[in-house]
Amino acid sequence: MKEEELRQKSFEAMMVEELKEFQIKLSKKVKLFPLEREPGLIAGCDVGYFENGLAKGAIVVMRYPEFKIIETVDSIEKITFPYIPGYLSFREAPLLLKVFQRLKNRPDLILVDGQGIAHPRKAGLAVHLGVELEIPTIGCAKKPLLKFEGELPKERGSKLPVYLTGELSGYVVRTRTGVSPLFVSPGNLITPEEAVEWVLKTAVKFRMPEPLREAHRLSMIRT
DNA sequence: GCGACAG
DNA sequence: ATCTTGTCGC
Repeated sequence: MKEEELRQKSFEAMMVEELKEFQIKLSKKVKLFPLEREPGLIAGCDVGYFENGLAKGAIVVMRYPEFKIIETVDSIEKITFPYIPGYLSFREAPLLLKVFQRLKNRPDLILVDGQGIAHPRKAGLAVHLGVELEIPTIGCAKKPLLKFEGELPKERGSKLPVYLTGELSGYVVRTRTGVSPLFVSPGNLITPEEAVEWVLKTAVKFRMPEPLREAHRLSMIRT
């Protein structure tokens, strides 16, 4: 391993210890309360990566249940914080929060491409955004961060609970029959069951919920 | 110590 | 995330 890489590794190890404390404090601010109202405006957000450390944060707001896009905002910027498993929010949240500031509409619910409380310290990207914005958020990841047990039936709608030290943190959810499941957990201001409910209500045609699909598509376009 | 590890 | 070929199915 090169000199520079070793130096980078030790730098990360130092930062991680402080960021871990931040995550623990953040997780204590999470409120797993039921939604206060039926979401009429649902947003999806994602970050796409390009060369030279450039990344594009994209947010798409849709009207439910028509799934009509009423607003989109995005921004391309250079991201320097590295990807460290368990610390994704420190890489993506700053950019997404900045893009959120330019949103004219205030979503009733935000779907996030990443984990919610189904995280080693209950501090996934959806938690970070949800606590910061004080808007209900759902973590909707394509891969798990926590271990789970059991066999998930192949039918759409089937789910398995995911626990962290005995506490329910989220669910593995099949949004389409025969496709790989999503890992759903609350970010803030929503219950685990409602998180699953709204992921299934918005994933009507594909594996990913419509708002997330659109945000992902937008984030991939380099303009 | 070893393996696992969102995007 | 990105790289990377063929293949299965609507």
